[in-house]
Amino acid sequence: MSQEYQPQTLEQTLQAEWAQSNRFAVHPDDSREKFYCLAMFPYPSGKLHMGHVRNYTIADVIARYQRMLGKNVLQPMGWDAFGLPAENAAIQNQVPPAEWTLSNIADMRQQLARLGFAYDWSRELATCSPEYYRWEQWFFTRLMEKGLAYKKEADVNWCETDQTVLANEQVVDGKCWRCDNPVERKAINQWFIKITDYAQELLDDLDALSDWPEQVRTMQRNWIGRSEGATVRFPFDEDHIEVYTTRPDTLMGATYLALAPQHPLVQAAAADNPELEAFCQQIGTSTVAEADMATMEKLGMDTGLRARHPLTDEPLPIWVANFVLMGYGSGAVMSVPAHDQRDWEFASKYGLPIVQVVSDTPETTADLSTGAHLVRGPLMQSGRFDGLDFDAAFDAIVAELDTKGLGCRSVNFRLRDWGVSRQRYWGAPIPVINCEACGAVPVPDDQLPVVLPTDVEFKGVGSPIKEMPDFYKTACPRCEAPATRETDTFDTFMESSWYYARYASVKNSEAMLDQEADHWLQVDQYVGGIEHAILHLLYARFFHKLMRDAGLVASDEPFKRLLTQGMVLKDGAKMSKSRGNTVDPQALIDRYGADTVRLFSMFAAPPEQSLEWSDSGVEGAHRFIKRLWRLVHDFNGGAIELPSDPQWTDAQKLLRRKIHETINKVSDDYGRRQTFNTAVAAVMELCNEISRHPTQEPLDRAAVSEGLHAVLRMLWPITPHLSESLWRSLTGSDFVESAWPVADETALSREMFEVVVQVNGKVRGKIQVPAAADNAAVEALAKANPNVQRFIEAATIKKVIVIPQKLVNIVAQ
RNA sequence: GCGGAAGUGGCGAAAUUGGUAGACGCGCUGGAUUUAGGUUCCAGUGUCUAACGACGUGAGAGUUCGAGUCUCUCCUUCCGCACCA
Repeated sequence: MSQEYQPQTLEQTLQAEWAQSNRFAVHPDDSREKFYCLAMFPYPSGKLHMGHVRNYTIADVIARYQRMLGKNVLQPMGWDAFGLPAENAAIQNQVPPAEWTLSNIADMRQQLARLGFAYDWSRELATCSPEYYRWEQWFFTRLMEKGLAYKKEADVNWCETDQTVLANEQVVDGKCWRCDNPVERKAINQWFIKITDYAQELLDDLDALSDWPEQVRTMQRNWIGRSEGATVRFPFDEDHIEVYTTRPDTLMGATYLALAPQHPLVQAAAADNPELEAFCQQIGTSTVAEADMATMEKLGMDTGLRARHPLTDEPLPIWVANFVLMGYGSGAVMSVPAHDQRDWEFASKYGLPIVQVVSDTPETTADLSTGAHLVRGPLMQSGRFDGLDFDAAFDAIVAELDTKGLGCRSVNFRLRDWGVSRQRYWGAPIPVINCEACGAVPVPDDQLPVVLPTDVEFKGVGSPIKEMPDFYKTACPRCEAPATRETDTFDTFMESSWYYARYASVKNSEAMLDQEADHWLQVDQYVGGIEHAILHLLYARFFHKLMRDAGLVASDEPFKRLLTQGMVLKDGAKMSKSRGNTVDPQALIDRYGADTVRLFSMFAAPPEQSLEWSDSGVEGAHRFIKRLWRLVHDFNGGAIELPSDPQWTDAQKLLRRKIHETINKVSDDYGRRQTFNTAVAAVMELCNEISRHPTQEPLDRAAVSEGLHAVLRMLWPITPHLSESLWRSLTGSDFVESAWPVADETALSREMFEVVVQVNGKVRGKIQVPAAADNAAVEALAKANPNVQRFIEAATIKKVIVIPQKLVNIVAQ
């Protein structure tokens, strides 16, 4: 019989067995605890890369560990199949996006299967299939009915190269996140979803996500960007100008207003002021692409208009300024140059008045010649508000504004509504029909899905369906007059915002979700890249709440526990095609087998840290597998009968203690700590001890056998093929999955402990101490140690610290 | 600028609650096996020292019997946000 380790045949034989028996397909089962383990689904770009391998191995290890604990584990897989690369490929290779995508999916599905992941393939979904996106379209029409989806003309980030609108989140440093070209502004009619209605809840619920990395929660908090302040209305003609401020206490120090160049009032004034119009043009276009906007020179111009101070009625000049953003607050700022650095710089440059209204102690004059005075302190030069501290001044001034109808306390968010329209072809069509008489009409349920034509030809970068009358010419569902379909498609973040729920009800053609969704949800463990910390995870959380409020799910949050895995690096840089430092996982699988690739990915670094690629590290992982292979085959298994009351020798006791200590450590590493690298290290250590142990006497064989059983079980989540194959060799029977080893308390108990003896904090000896010894006895043993005596005999002992079963420190002088 | 994380041998890393720093692996050195290369096995491997021992976790201080771990100051790197009113 061949004892050589041949991963290719071994792994593929087992994978075929798993597939044939539907080993990892699951159904709701109330007799067992459920566990939903999910890795972020891939975009089908064509080939798996090492980042995928790491991501899916981490999730698979967790899923398999939970299976061994006896839980009913759902681990599905699918495809985030809409998106730009398919269109680019279509233009380049003259292949329709659908064809290109489906062929990539077929390739990648095979690669994933070859890695032996324990997926329930019967729940596979692809977001580009009408069976999937029809429910997204259906749900969108519900949002329209509720007023949560609305259309407005808005300035958008327009990428000329990709001919599309980008979400704020897709603009990086003023450039397109995909092609890196500068983003322009363009006004266009688009659909938005009111994520701002949920801003407070999205913020509040972060506190409850205690099993999410703090880093991700912080990033989301900053993104939502809640601040508390006041809305203040400055009378202007018969109307007023609204500003938002976090410092209403400094209202009496406001000496002018600064407006964004896009502010309607500025636009109106510019209409009959060519100089102002030219200035707005200049600053309106120059800002967008600048990466170092914070350090950019503050530019402004007096509009000539005058507002009035809401409390004093004094006239205040209205300026237009390049640092005021139309997209935040109301696009207008009350400027308090004495107490805001930016306002101070602006006022100093243009000679606007600077009035101090806050001091450290009452009536102290601050030096305002070099910068603003940024403290929160008692007011001065503020009339009857003088002497009030920040909170009291805040309250009093807001109350005063309120009685005059010129302001109120208010909360502001940085978060904007989610623009979901894309002028792209390869996406889910927005289910709306535009009728001249009825306006934007949702496509009725019985006409869903609006199917995206897939037999298309790409002539340029624009969407082919915009030139397909067969697609867009239709009749209004309400008045039956000729009407036009929307030819825009959804942002692909829409699809990835609810796919985790659809896996539970994937076969249901009558409803978006059914009761099985609530059986599996929440996702108990979500695994994915940190690059999705804000966008995907925030949208998915938002969508979950929308689905909850539509009665589709019961939970408030989609993902209970989140693990964000680190990047895969080579030569200190992220693996990427452009850097040319990629490693092809398929080549590694062909050479070493899936188990080696899986083992290396888990062993090289903790999952949240970046992983430095090392070819010799892969060799090391492979070496360990081969060593274990030989260890099991050389042991030559067979039935081992244990006497009812085995009399273990000290060496056997030592080995058995190591076995059971390792079981405890690995359980903790897999479950609580999720540090798979230390779990592997512990198993390796145990294997080293097992291989050093004799195998002649029956009890030796019993102890070694016990160790090998434990090792194969503990490794199953990481190297399942190896474990199942060796299990058969060792036991002659099939691997029993739901049998995570449990440490034997009696094997863990010990009569003697090694205790370290320090003198003045330096290790001077090690002593064997009976477990039952009291502190005095331990101290006596420590002092009796010959080497310890050398260091204490000439000194006076001032103090002795005894940490039972661990350490003695003798403080001597 | 603000926020977050990190800094430990030649390398990836470990040290989980303030208690033996460097587990495990890679690499390297020596030896055995082999016709040879590879594989495999054994021994060694933080620095200085002949040795006893001393020193050693980015730098400096502090708390403590005892600090990689806690506190303060500083340096460096990575990540995120960035004119947010």
